[in-house]
Amino acid sequence: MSEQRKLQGETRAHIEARARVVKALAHPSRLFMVDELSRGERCVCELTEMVGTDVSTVSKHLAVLKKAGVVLDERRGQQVFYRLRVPCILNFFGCVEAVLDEVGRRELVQIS
Amino acid sequence: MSEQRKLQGETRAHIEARARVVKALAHPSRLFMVDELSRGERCVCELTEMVGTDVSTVSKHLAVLKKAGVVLDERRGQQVFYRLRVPCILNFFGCVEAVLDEVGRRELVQIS
DNA sequence: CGGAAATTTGGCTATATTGCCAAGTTATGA
DNA sequence: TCATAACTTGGCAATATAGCCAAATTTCCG
Repeated sequence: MSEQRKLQGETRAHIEARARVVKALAHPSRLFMVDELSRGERCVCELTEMVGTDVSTVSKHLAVLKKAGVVLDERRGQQVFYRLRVPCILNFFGCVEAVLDEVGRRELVQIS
Repeated sequence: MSEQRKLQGETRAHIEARARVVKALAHPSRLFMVDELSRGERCVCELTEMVGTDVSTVSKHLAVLKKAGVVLDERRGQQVFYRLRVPCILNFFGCVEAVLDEVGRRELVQIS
């Protein structure tokens, strides 16, 4: 009578909430910005300079991160500073790196 | 003369590699399957039953995870079993949960 | 061999994401 | 108040994703 877990109801709602956060991180520019923000707050203009795309694009990426609860913003004068809401993003990256290491090792043997 | 880090060259390549992995996880069904696989290997039929969509859809999701290096597959008879390539995905989730906790706390105050 | 079970792949439509430009906002300061 | 700097938002075209059905593939077994 062990019930099999299914992607339904509460489980589904919870998983979808998780997915929303992960999705917010699933873009090179956003990942880069989060990594940069892990070193301290940055204003939009700094991030824009680093990312190298249009300010409007950066602003929209930041809005995605903000909506997902990954970053917080604070206006100070003409500038808006963003910072991470939660600091553990680095651990998060640690695991991603582990995957990349494995993938790299595999590719030494066979390029699939 | 402190060089500002930019999303270019090697940095860009590395960040894009990371993003590919994160992207692979950025879907409710795939996140659910990874979570399930953290408990042990499962065949496609089991995952299909749990996820509740068409087998072909589940198969494609698994192909995405495989291509990103998150899972490994092994055929045994008529079935194909998938398992995590790297075990640390759980830590990964830990951080996502932390974000969700923050978001939840915020939403108690104001629904943005 | 011939059929059934388990998976993968092709193909297609619907939907979501990106990124740029242009236009609108907010704050500073002459 | 006006001009300017720093951001955000609207809108649009190009591209990427998701999920379903139908058609292969791969194994097992009688």
